[in-house]
Amino acid sequence: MISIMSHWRDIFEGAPTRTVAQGACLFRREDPVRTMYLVRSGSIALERPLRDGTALTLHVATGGMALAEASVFATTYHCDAVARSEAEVAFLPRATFRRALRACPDAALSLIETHAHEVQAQRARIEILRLRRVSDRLEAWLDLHGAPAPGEWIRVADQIGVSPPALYRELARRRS
Amino acid sequence: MISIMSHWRDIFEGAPTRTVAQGACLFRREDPVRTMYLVRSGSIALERPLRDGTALTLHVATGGMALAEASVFATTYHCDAVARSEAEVAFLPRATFRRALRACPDAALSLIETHAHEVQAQRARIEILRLRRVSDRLEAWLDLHGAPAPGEWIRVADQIGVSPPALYRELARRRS
DNA sequence: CGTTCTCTATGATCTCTATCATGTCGCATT
DNA sequence: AATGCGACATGATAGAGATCATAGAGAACG
Repeated sequence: MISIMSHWRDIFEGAPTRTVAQGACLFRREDPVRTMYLVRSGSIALERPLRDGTALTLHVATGGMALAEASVFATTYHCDAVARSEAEVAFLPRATFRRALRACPDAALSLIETHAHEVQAQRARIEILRLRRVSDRLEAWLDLHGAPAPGEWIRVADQIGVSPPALYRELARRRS
Repeated sequence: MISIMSHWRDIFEGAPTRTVAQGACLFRREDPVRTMYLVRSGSIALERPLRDGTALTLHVATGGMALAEASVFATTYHCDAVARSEAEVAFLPRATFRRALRACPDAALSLIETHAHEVQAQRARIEILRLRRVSDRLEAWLDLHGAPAPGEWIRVADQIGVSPPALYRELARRRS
């Protein structure tokens, strides 16, 4: 059963699932890590509370995404996991997950691949966010991703860290 | 020899090295991938040229870092690798590297760990860069990393995407 | 001991973008 | 048809930070 796996997600095949109500907490910062989670449906946010009372939303995992991949190795979680919407998550003892990765090179390689693409995409995003002007950010984003589907512009604005009005103004500027 | 490896970096042990002169190019976008590189010394930048003539610097790899980790799986490179300073790089056929990862679960797991930490750190960086005010960015950075060593503030300014004057002004504001 | 470098620091100006306000359009729901 | 919602669009204003300029403090070096 283990030997035929080719993708790390298959490790969760047959794993039990749990439902998390909107706003509920799956784990908290500094809880000991014993379990790996895979989001099946809904969305779960990783939040890092700051001293000033606000919180950084480090990630929002949705269907098919693993949660807190660094926790494969950490002894405790470094942020809170809060359901943004009602969510279903598959869970597995961490030792089981780790054993599967060791036993199945294909699964391990696929996880490496997933991470590598993530790293690459994030690096690009970081560099775009470091640009000062809206026009530069949009230019870079379009160059990397191509034109978005209609109805997606507002998501682009979010991705490149720009207010929707600023983006639409820049788009208008480009048309003339 | 393969069986005693515990870290992916060990795969490059005994690999031949090459010297890259400052400004020289190790590979270019769309070159076919056949080789994996590990930077031994100096620094190599991954640059993605844009249509408007500028270039995004996606990453600057220095001693001990792998270059273009996504290339383990890609058929062609997606950016240029240019030496920022004279650099020494170890190189290995990609097939050899991949074979070693398959043969040695510890090496594969260590690569997963390296990537996972990178992903985590980058996510935090992205969220900091999405904050609008210097004070918020600094606050978040300090909360995650703690106070930097003296002489490092200017590097913080770079990391959080803020000009040095703006950072020093914010620091002055906090002292009063 | 002077030179040169980098980091730290602060002032003045000017550009850019967030924000607020307002309005249109298309689409789904009722 | 009426209602509501989300994306698209643009004007006016105020505020924040980039940029340019300038300068002191400390380390490295011959």
